[in-house]
Amino acid sequence: MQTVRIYNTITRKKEDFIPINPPHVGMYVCGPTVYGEAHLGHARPSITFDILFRLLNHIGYSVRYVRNITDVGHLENDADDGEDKIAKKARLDQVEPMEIVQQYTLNYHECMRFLNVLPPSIEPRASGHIIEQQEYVQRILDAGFAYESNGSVYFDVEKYNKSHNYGMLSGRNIEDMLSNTRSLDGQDEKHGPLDFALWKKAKPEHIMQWNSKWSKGFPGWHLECSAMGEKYLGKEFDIHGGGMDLMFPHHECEIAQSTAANGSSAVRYWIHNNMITINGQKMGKSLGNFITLQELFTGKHELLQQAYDPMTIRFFILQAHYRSTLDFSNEALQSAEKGMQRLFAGFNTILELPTHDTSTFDVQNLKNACYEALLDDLNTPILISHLFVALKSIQNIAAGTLTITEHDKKELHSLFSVFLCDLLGLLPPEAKSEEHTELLNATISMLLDERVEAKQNKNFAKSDAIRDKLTQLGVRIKDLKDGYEFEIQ
RNA sequence: GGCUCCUUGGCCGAGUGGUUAGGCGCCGGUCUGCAAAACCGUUUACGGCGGUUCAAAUCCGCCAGGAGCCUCCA
Repeated sequence: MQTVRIYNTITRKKEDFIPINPPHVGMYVCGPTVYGEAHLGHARPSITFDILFRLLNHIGYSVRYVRNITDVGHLENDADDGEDKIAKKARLDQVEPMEIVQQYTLNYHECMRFLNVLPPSIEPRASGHIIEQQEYVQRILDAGFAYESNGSVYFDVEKYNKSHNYGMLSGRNIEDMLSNTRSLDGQDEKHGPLDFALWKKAKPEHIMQWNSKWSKGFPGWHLECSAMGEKYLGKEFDIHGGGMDLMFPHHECEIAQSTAANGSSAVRYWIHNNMITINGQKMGKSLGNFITLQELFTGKHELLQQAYDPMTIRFFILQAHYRSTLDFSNEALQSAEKGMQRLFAGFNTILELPTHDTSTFDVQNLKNACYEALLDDLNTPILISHLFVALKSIQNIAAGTLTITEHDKKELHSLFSVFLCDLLGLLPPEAKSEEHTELLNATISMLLDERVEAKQNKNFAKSDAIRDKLTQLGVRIKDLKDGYEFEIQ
């Protein structure tokens, strides 16, 4: 089996990926909090870990991929009177919290399907695992790393840090953090300012609350991932992923929780994708500078010059390495759109290439380079650059300056199919013609036949009028040596 | 303020010591009645200053600018 090298946040190095129980791989990725529409930022981790999921399966692993839906809103702020985000949205819209959850879960799923993100093996919800989370809290209490205070249960960070290292993932140390904590209201329940809630007592008016031995309340912010990760992947599993913004405190707390409960930090490889920025600034819900995926698909947003196909978004994201920030702009998206179209056009011409007895084009070498790129910490931009170089060769073969054997031709076609479609998960532009009736195609052909005739009669006024009108209507005309092709946009 | 990270040509974006990354754009060409599309070719680079080295975009130091996290966030 080929070896994947992956950057592990916890060691800050690229490491060979060695699973605990090959060929099985357990992978947990933090999914969305469903209290708003999926935006461009959500597409990044989904696509990044979709690539990893596809790659690991492709090279022979059997991956159980767990991606949660957070449907118990975390509190909007740390103070006692903080409101649950989902509950707040429900109150504003005057609906049940679960209606909010349902609406945005469906929206997220739909966007993921458009982006050709494979569904995970298991998609657990926090609200469906309250019991598991309560049991997890109890285990941390039993281990002595948590305390009950006024119906809530908190994790004792300072005590934990005496025997373990709180901050090992994010590279912080507790003294720095203690000297930097801001004083917030409603912290008197906590013994220390860094302590975080495992179970939180709810006020009577709080909509989402469950019975527990401590109080009627709801689980703490970081608990669901620890509880659900363990339930479906075991006490120790291979990969945990998510956005970089979750590194602290979310993932740090997860490590502390599982170490307190089980004595081990649960996760072998921590993988974090970087942010998508807009004008150099993080795109985020709380900053209000985000563009939803639906808006991108339809072009309905003041910053968008046009609608973008989901595959364009996917290609755009894959043209940057997942650990780099990626800056949004219309120009970048349009350049991605055009490049991807050329790549697929090249893919289509492979089958039509003339063959020879010998190849002057090294398919095997290309294949190795493609694998090398992807296996080296998911370097999709390098992989794509190899495909573009291959595209040039395809065109040279078509032009006769390079030759290829029948066997290599098939190899080349399968290479494009594997890397472009199966691994990068890009789908060819849809055959739009199916959406249109034959009648429409026949009608356009008739007009274009008219135009050919007009051109032959040197009636250019008429031929240009037909061309301009059809172009205006969204028919892209390609004049060929003998005849024409057209495409309905 | 603390921790982490970034600064590459018109734009996007790879690259960790020595060989053209790649895409888009621009420009030139082929094709065309003219265009468009397509194809061919071409161009500009490593924030600043110093150091290590035969050799640095790549390592080290300082400076400047920017970002993320430190409150929920992908």
